[in-house]
Amino acid sequence: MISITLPDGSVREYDKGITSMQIAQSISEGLARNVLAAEVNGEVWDASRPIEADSAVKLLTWNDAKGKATYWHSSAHLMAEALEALYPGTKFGIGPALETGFYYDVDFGDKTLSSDDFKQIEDKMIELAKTKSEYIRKPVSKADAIEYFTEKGDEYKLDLIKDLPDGSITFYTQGGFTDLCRGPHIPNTGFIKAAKLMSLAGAYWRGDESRKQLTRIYGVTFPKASELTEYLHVIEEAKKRDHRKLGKELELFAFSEKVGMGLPLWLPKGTALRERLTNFLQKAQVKAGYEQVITPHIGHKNLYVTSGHYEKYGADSFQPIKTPQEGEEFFLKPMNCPHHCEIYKTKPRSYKDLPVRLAEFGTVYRYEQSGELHGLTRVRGFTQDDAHLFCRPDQVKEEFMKVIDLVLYVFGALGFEDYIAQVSLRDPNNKTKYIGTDENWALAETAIIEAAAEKGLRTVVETGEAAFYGPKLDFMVKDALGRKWQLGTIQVDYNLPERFELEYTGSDNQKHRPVMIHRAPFGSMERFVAVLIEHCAGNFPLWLSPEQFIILPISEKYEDYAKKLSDELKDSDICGLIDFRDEKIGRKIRDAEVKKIPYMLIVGEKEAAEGRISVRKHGQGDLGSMSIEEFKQQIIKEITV
RNA sequence: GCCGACGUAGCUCAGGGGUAGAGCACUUCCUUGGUAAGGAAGAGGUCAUGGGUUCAAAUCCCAUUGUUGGCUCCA
Repeated sequence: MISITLPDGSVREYDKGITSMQIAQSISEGLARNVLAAEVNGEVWDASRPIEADSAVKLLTWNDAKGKATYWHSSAHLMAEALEALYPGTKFGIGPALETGFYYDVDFGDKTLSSDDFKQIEDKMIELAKTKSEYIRKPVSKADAIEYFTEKGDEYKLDLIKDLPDGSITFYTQGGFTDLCRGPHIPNTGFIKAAKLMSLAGAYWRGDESRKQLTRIYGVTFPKASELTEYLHVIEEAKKRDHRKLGKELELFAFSEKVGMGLPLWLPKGTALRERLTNFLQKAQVKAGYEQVITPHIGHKNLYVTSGHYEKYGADSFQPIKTPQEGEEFFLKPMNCPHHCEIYKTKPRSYKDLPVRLAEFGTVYRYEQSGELHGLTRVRGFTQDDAHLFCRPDQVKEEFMKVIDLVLYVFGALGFEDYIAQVSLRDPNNKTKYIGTDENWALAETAIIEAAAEKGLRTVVETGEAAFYGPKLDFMVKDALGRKWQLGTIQVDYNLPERFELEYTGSDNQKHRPVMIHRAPFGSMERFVAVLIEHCAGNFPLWLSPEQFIILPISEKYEDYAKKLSDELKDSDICGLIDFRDEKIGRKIRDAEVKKIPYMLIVGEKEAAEGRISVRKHGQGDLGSMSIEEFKQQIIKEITV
């Protein structure tokens, strides 16, 4: 007998060699029907795999992320089976599960697949799924594995096997399809009821440009057809929120082929929005002890030679700006820190002066690879809400906490709740990649971890993801389509103080090196606005709305009253416009709703006579009549939440 | 940067070797209307750019450019 510990802490006794599926059956028949796999001592296993010793077992269903991952990985095998049936001779690379769905990299030889073929493949998958073929695990020797795929002529699998140690290789077979696979898999294909192929893309074998390009087929499957329908609906909704679409519709920003790719043009409404964000943060920063600075858009080559960026990025940047002076070169600034270091150096600093906090909404230019550009989230010219904190090593933690407070304040004010903080640490096995002393790294890394913990952040720790110059804490959010973006960032830097020979005089009257912290709560105005647009689907909070109200006169007879009203609101710093068009009120309302203007103020005979307004709120409808004063109060209340 | 798809009116898109199409937006006129589209007329396009094939190219081919889905990269 062996003891099986379940997640609720209960312990049950079973015969040696029991499977997770049998355990599930012993609990309830309903559970057994839903078990996809099981986590045995922290490792995901097939539900049919015998357990030989005392273990902790967690049964995985569709409700577990790991259950879903197993399900989608098995779906990739099912798709491969369908592809092999439809296109004999297809060779297979790898087919992992994704956060949602899966892909398989395949080589069709001369055949090119198009999305027109998707339906046929989906149908074949469902046809094969209905056979309820079990996924059968079989350990094989390396020699046998090589023999099998040599005979099959699949060089990709052979390439994979080459790197695997003998004795750890397993095959999985379902129906007529056998694949090299570590597993685990769901019990049988019958769990897959709905399949949809999403897109095609080229992907190099093992991500290596010099190797052959395979066709990557993305797909998603579900245990119920209704879930697929729902998923597709969610995708449609997400597309409606895409900041590129809304940015155009709401006239926030634009791109021009003539100006150049990745160089956004901020239209008047987008600029209004962005400036409100800027003012908001600037105010918070002044309160937090920051000093605002301004530095030029270009810098002398020597500045970047000193900072080290010239050597590292010079060749891949925008190329130097020449001057009539022979040999003189300037660069568009790719970052603000070198300039700020020079500001720090404008006078001697005492330990009593630290921390020095220099903030700048600094526009920087980076030559991002053309294929990487994406709406406002990835551009070549953007403005960082940058600041550099120069502090003593013993101040790092406190400064970090303050920056986290600022970031949380910003996120809170804008309604971002779904984000995670990623702590990026040094790879302890490869310290030569990094600069700075062990002592300082230890100090900074514990400072970040402690600060994040004390602030109660939901964090993931990534070892080896630190920058070469210091550890960092990044705030990540997801966009409407589930793509992850880094917004705010806080980075410790030992490199630049060294390179710029920054100093302060300590209480011991000796020269010391300050630590630098880079931080940007928004990250960049461009990316932040993009994510904000998607986050609120273009329905900005009132205080950010480019147009807070629109006055809709019932007919032209009330235009004078509308103008008077507009002036009065503008005097109270509430901004908006008047719809003077010769249209009926229904039409004006509809257009204002489509433009997502928060308040519609309807004025006609009644309102003009009584000196009141009829207020309609975007997305909510008629709020009834109120005095101008009442409306102003309501607006002010809403803005100062 | 690499691979694929796409680029037709301000916007969303249809069409497709032989006078360039729709809806919305725009202009003018009628209408002065009370909570999500009033009516009529009009204007608007080197069909991304440059080459090639053809009697004839927006349409087929090539290159360039931009957008886009991925890959790779990211101070």
